[in-house]
Parts: sequence; C-alpha cells; structure tokens
Amino acid sequence: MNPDDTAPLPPSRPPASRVGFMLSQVGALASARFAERLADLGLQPGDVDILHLIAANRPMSQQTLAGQLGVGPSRVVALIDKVERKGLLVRVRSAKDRRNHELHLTSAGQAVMTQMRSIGAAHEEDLVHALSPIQRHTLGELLAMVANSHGLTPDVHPDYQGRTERPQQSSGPR
Amino acid sequence: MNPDDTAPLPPSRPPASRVGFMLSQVGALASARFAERLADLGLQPGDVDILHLIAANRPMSQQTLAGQLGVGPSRVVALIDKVERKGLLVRVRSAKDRRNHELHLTSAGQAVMTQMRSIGAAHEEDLVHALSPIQRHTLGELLAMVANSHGLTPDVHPDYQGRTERPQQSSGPR
DNA sequence: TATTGTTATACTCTATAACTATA
DNA sequence: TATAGTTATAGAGTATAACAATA
Repeated sequence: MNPDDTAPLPPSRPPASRVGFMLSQVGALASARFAERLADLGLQPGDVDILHLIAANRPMSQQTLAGQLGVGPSRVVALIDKVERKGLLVRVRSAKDRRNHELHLTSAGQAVMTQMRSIGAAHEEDLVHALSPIQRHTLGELLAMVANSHGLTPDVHPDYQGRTERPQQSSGPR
Repeated sequence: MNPDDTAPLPPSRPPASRVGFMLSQVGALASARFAERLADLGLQPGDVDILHLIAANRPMSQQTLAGQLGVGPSRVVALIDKVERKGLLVRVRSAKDRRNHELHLTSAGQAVMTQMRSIGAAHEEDLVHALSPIQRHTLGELLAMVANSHGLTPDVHPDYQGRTERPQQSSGPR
C-alpha cells in the first residue's frame, strides 16, 4: 500500500478527520510499551527523565533539576531517593557550597543509559513493524513537522509539566 | 516538502530511529490540547469516555460500565456522581430489577456530545495545521496501519486500562 | 537575611473490603 | 445465597508550608 495514494479509504477508519484521536491513541500505546521495557530494567518512566537530565548537564543541583522537571524541590527529594536506592546516581555535598547536593551518575547509571539505547531500538522496531522503511521514514518526517510546528523540542517530553495541571492524561476525540 | 522523498534528513531530527519517541511526544500533546478544549465545556477527559460508552450502549448498568472501563464498581460511583452533578446523565432505578441503575444521557448530555464533534474538528485543524491535505491523509493512513497492527480499535482509547498498572504514563525513549 | 535541601501536613485519587437492598 | 450499588478504610502520590544547615 502506498501512503501517498489519494484515493478514498474504506469508511471504517476515516483518516484525516481522526488524526488527533489516533495520535493520542498510538502515542499512549508507544508510552505504555516503552514503560514495559523499562520495567524489565527495574526502571520507571520518571527515572529515565532524571537520568537523561543529569547525564546532559552534570553535575546538577536538586534545585536545577526541580526547575527542569517543573516540580517543587520537595518532590525532587523523593524522586532522587528512589533512583539513588537503585544505585544509578549519588548525591555528593558540594565542596564550594555545602548546602548544595551535586547529582552524579554512577557507573551503573551510565550502563543503564547504554542499555536504554538498545531497548529503544527494539521498541522502535516493535512499534512500526507493520511499516516499510520508506513508510517509517515518511511517518517520522510528518511527526517531526507536527512536533516542530508546536514548538516541541527533540529531547524534551512534556510529561512532568503536564502532571502539574489536572487532568493530566486524556482521551482523544472520537 | 514532499514526505515521500527518501533523501536523508538533516541530522537534527533523525527520522526513523525516533518515531517511537515522537509518537509518545506528539500523542501527549494531542491529549493535552484536547483536554484543554474539553475544559472549556466544563468536562474532563474521563467524562467523555463515560458519555461515549453510555451513548453507544444505552441504557447501561454501572456494573457494565465498570467492566468497559476496566475499573472496580466502587470507582464508578464517584465517576458517575461527577458527571451526574454536571447534569449530563441520570441514574434511574430499573423497574425489572430494582437493584440495577440504568444510566441515561440527558438532553444536555446529548447536546454536549454534539458540541464535542465540533471541538474535535477544531482540535484536528489546530494539531495538523502545518500539514497539507495530502500529508494529513498520509499521516492518518500510516497511523491507522500502526494502530491496526497492534490491535487498537477505532473507538477505544486505552486510558482507563493503563491507569490500572503503575506507572501509567511514560516518557518515550530518547 | 537568603538559599538548599528536608520534613510535616493536608489533599486527592484509587483499590479493597465491608455493608444495604434487592433478588 | 448471590448480585448491584454504596460506603468505609487504607495506601500512594503530590503540593504547600514549616524547618535546619549553610551562606
């Protein structure tokens, strides 16, 4: 099947009028499937965001992390406790300012980030296994156009911000 | 720009290798934007699921609704209380079996469902405004292929089921 | 006095289990 | 005894405010 074919589709799935719903639906599937793969590594989705942020900007203070995540400092305490208990990061008192906790990835934390790249590839393959390479490319390009037009950046997932306002998760239109 | 062009993309957005992340990202955006529009009508995303289910299969008992939503009967009580307080549905004792509550949409509830169709169209237009009609069609077709290949049905959004297992919402891979 | 991180408190959401009224 | 719906209870998650250590 050629995705560029402009011939009308069978009425079971009206295409253009339900893109919003399908995006919401397939996006939720993608999130859920990825969460399952993370669980195999003993990780939760929120853990990944924290590890990525620290890896990209280390060492990082808890205040800075709170700002990046869009949550209050008190919540960061529990969030970090959890990941630290898994041995993926450590808090070290800053020598320059002893109020400050520097967050560092452990070697186990770095190993996990390497593992995540391979489960990401497997996730990708599972998700779009029904599409040909050209179709995958096309889908990626169209999604990037939509993402860019709404100011979504390639690296930031708006999960934490969305959790601030209720209701945070939604169905799409029917 | 032609989405079928197989030429390599600029490296800022590797297309095929990050479709999973972008699906999760754009899907979350679609859900959040739709939730905003619902809020203008005084509705929350969960309300919509309930109204749709009752509209499709009325009258409905609370037990049946609980089964469809994948939640326990006690939770349905609060869920329905909220929508009933908004005047969109009513509970009526069944004459045949007086233990049973039949759930019916009110005329206000039916009016809301009509309104939802128009906000759905506006939502759609906002979401994919950056795409040409042909590109929207292509995106819809590709998403439908992905959805069908994973057994997603055109009318059911897996939100409630996902809430059962923790963590329910997730980031995508980076 | 201001700032970093922590703890205390209250509030919401949800699941499980007891309860009632019907059958 | 079994079933539909309700209420009671307990646990998790999170936001706000009070607090201790450091600057």
